Amino acid sequence: MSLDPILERLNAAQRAAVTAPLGPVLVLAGAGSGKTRVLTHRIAWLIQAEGVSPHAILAVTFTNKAAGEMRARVESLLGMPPGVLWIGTFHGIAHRLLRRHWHEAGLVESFQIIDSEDQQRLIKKLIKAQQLDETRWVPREVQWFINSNKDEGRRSKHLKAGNDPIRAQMIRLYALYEDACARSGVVDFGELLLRAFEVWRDQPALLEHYRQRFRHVLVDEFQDTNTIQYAWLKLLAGADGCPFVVGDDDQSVYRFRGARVENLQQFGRDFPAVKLFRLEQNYRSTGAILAAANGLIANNAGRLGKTLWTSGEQGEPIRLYAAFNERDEAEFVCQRIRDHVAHGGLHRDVAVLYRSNAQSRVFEEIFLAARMPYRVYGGLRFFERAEIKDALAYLRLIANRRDDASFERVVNLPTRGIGAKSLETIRAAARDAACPLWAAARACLGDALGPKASEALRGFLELIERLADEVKGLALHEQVDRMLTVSGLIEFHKRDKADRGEARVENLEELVSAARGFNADALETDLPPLEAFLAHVTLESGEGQADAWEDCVQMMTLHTAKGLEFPIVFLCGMEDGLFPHQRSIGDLDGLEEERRLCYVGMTRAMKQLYLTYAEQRRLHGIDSYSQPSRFIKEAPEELIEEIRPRLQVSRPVASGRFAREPSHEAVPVRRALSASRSLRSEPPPMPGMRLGARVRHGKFGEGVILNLEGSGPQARVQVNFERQGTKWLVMQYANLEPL
DNA sequence: ATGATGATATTTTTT
DNA sequence: ATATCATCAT
Repeated sequence: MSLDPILERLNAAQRAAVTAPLGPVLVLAGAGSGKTRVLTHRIAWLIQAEGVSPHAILAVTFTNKAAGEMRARVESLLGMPPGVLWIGTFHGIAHRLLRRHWHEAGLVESFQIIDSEDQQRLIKKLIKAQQLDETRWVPREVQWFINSNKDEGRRSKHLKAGNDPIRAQMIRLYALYEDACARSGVVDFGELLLRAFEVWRDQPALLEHYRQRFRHVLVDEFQDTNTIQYAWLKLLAGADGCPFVVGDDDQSVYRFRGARVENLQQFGRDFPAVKLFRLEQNYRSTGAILAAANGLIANNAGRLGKTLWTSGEQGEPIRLYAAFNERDEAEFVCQRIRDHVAHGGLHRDVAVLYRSNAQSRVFEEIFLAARMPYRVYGGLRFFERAEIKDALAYLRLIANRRDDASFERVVNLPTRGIGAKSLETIRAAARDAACPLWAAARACLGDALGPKASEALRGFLELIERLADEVKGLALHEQVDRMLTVSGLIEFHKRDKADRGEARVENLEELVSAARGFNADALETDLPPLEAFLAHVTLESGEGQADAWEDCVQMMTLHTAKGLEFPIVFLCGMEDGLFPHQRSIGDLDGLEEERRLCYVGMTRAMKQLYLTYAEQRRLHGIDSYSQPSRFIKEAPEELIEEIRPRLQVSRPVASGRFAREPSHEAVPVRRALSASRSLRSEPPPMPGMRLGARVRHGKFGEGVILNLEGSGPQARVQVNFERQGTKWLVMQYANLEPL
């Protein structure tokens, strides 16, 4: 058999990793170095050269998209569908295991998965039921407490409160939440992982079976694994498995959701026989872009060490644009994209990247006005829309009468006269009897509830029963369709005034299509189609793949951009406080993560990279002034070319780069004459009194100048004092001392 | 049961 | 500025 097709397109380092002898392997793969390629080729190599059965291979990713891509690439490499080979997300695979071994895992056979919104609702309910003050016990925080403990493999019974009453209450809520989930037969995302881990840990025979079966585990984006995912992998690999993990410590940007870069080092300790490979040749970016990214990331301590290089061209310098404000920033980007398109480029070559979603707004406004086609990634996904979740709640209730969250969601939707008071009665009854709401509701009929409420409730219960009965044996999409009509959901939204209602009806119809296109076999379980569909829908909340191929400017957060590449990248909002984000600045780990995020952003660019920042930005309704991001200064100065010649005035930092001669690049007339420019070219009222400068006040202490008005001694100045907050002062009397 | 009012918070996100 | 959410009045 010829192995050429597998190896011929690999460089030496990639080839070494792909053909590594069986055993633990760690591949440190820099951005754009062919990480996924190595992973997929390794799979092909195992099958074709090592004679490993596809049956024995498990490939794990974090997102459905990555899993899909990997499957497609393996298929094209092998020239056939990889068949029994398991490729999936951590959650998807855990789910599959739990479906097979629901009994051993201590679950009910028909367990359903809830997403984080459902989870939060449930927690909120628990807090209310405990009569706790919601301002002190914030559902989001309790949710975070529960999830992060699950991520670390800790159940409520493992936690000690010590002398901390707040913690004690948290633990209590965690325990209550566990009970509630068990009673409702639902499982959250973290639970999938934790259960899958526990079922192996506690059932040696089962574990042994899977160890024998999956001798070859491959993991993508290993730096994003959390504690429980890693523990699960370690269990599976055992002492003599062959885990093959690929990751990049410099691209670890999910610490906030439990990812632990340390797992990379830990891997080496846990598998002493590990073979380490580094992929440092980058095939994506120009020399200048790589050098800038390398220079930046070199500021992080404790890296595993890796320097990207390219044999390609140095390319154009990185361009830096200092905008007056966020509109100017967006207009600049817009203009540059126009130029690109005017020269025959495509809109979709261009990505506008930013730190936080809110920043997309201004760009959207400007692009809209300029008739520039764009697409914003992120935001609500299909299956997360309220009307879809309502419909799913009906389906869940049909599938599982014990699902309290779904019961609450739709018992009075469309409104049928079951108000808060009736619901409270039902809840109380459920609490007393320790039974699901459904059963409690039955018991309350005509007894605890008045005749009117009873009638309404009976209507609801019968509706569900009737639906469940009627829908049996129908094709999945007919079940969905029937439910939508009989429940009155469609009618309900049709009555809603035009705009929103119409879109919702369309979405509901889209749900029917989704059901029609759903292939239940994919899960490889004997689950009835409806249950399989519900599980699928929660686990894959639906990428907005619709118009992905239209020729649009791509807009997304830096996090979303990870794993993607674009010929032209604009990294926008490069301001201290925005990026790095204010909340990360104080803390070294946080700052380093922001830096990695910047590194990720820069290395998305293939040909051209722009960095932009706004000196003035309207944020949360107030204007604020900021320093250019420290990350700008961390990239080698000689690689960066400033686009706009700066005036001496509004330059917050007098560092070498910002003080140097204006570049010779033409300044658009419109911009040179813009109003904000002329306002800003007023001379500072006093030496050292400029925007962003630090000053000391006799009474208020130290602060930063936010705004200047007028000139001479009558000038007024706005200062943000560290202690006293923001104040307007008259220069003449303020006696400010420049620092 | 719907709509007005006011308080509050506002990184990043997958599953 | 704005979005979300709770509470209250209608």
